[in-house]
Amino acid sequence: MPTPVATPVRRESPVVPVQESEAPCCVPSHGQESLLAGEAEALAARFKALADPNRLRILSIVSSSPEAETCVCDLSEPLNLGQPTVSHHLKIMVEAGLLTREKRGVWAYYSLVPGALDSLAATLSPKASR
Amino acid sequence: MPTPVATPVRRESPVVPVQESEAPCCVPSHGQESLLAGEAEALAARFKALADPNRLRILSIVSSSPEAETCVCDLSEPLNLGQPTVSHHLKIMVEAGLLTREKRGVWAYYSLVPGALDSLAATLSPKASR
DNA sequence: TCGATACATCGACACTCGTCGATGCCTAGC
DNA sequence: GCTAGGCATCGACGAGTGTCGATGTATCGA
Repeated sequence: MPTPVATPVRRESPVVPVQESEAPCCVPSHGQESLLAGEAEALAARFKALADPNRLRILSIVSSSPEAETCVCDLSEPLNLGQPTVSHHLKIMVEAGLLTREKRGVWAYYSLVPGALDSLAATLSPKASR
Repeated sequence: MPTPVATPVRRESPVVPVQESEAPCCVPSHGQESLLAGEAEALAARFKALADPNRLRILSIVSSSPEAETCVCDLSEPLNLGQPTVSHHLKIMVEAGLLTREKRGVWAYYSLVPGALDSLAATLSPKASR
């Protein structure tokens, strides 16, 4: 049984707080080091909302629009996507907590959730992002 | 496809620089506002590497390990995943430029690419992260 | 009241992704 | 050389995802 690295020392913990995690190597530590499964899943769900080029472009368009809000029809054209597809992407991002929907008359305006992206960024690099 | 590994990142404008995009509503602006399709795809690819709970946990374990490096066998157990699956996830993150692989003897040690997560975080929230 | 418009939802399809067992490669030790 | 062990790769399978056309819903104007 080899034991390569095994120096119990911890720094801060990028990528989200962690608990314990210093099994020598190939030892059934088994416990809940690292992210708790539930937390990892919640985080992954939010990153999944960012894991699509068209959704990133939607975020880009929304955040750069005059009042930081955009209606569906503004997105369909530049993205070369059908209206149902755009609605689908928007719904995903609303459910991920990245966008909010406000219906005014016939139009639905989408805008960024303040701090949503920041908090995700903080998860990636807790201290700062230069 | 070439290997990304620490791609350049831009800051400024939230979610990445954008140009103009203020058509009244439902006007064929058509141009390339927003992210360029290629950039959006590259970014999405990196977020996709984060869009899985097990990969997030791998990052967590790696970053919290003594020397910020871990071998495959350290991951298979706590994640309850088979060794091929862990290797698969690691490969994805290496190709995304998040991890680096260093083989020493029989073992393969994975460690975080310095600044990789920070640059991704900066893409989300250019100025700071809380 | 009726038609037009903006958007959401539904059903379907092709494609990708996460996972596994089986197998191959490479290094260390005998 | 030969064997053992750690890891990568391959092939396959089920589940999930992005996209679309068709249809439903709600609001506004005539």
